[in-house]
This record gives sequence, C-alpha cells and structure tokens, in this order.
Amino acid sequence: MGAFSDKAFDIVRRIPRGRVMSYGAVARAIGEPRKSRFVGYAMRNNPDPDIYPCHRVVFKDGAICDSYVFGGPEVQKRLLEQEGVPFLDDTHVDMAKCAWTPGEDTFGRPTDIDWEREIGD
DNA sequence: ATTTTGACGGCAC
DNA sequence: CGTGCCGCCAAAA
Repeated sequence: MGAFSDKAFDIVRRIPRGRVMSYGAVARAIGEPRKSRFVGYAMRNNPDPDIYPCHRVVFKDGAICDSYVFGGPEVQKRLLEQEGVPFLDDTHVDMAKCAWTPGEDTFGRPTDIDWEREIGD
C-alpha cells in the first residue's frame, strides 16, 4: 500500500468509539484534503477491519456509502448505532455531535483498542 | 504512455 | 432534501 493509505489507516485507527470522521476529514488530517476520494480507496483495501474501524468513516453529510462496504451499508450503520453514534435519520449520522478530529483527547477516551469496554457510560 | 475508474466533496438544479 | 455534474489524483487496465 502507498504511504497515503498507511497514513489514512493510522488516522482511522485513532477514531474513538461513538465518533466518526468523514473521508475528507481524514484526508485533511493527513495534510492532503484533495485526496478525500483516495481515502475511500484506501479503506477498500482495509487489511484488518478489526484494527482499523473503517466503519467510522462516513461522508461529510453523515451518509454511509452504499457500495463496496464489507457487509453493506446496513451493517455499517448497525455498528455505528452499537457504538452510540447518533443518527439524524435512517441514512445520516449526526456529524454535528459525533464528528471527531485528531487532536481531541483520545487519551482517556476509548478507541478501537477498547472494544471490550461497553458504551454503557 | 494513455484511458478509465472511483468507500469524495462542492455546487447547481 | 434528492440528483446530477464536475474537479481531484492515484491506481489499475
């Protein structure tokens, strides 16, 4: 995989549970906002969905991609709901509430590595 | 080397 | 709020 994909996965891996990032946000986090599209391309080659929560990457609108998803958009939505990600409607995530960006505190926050912990709060 | 193809995003309708 | 188009740019054919 290219260096870009590597960076993309590095960012995605840090997305805490219950939060999401848009493809463009990931691209911007990498420093190349123009390659938002390529982020999706990278996700398509996700080596290990268990390590890289690509399901937390959605459209800027909060919509979920309808193609090339591991188990279909429904599965992705299901995973997000499971994490407590708020939805505006049946097809859109409430980005205003769960949009995340690197730099926010992930220290005490649960990340992909904390799958064991439940969202109970 | 050239053409086609997108897990996108923005903007016009 | 949904559709359609165009611009980006690397990867695949």
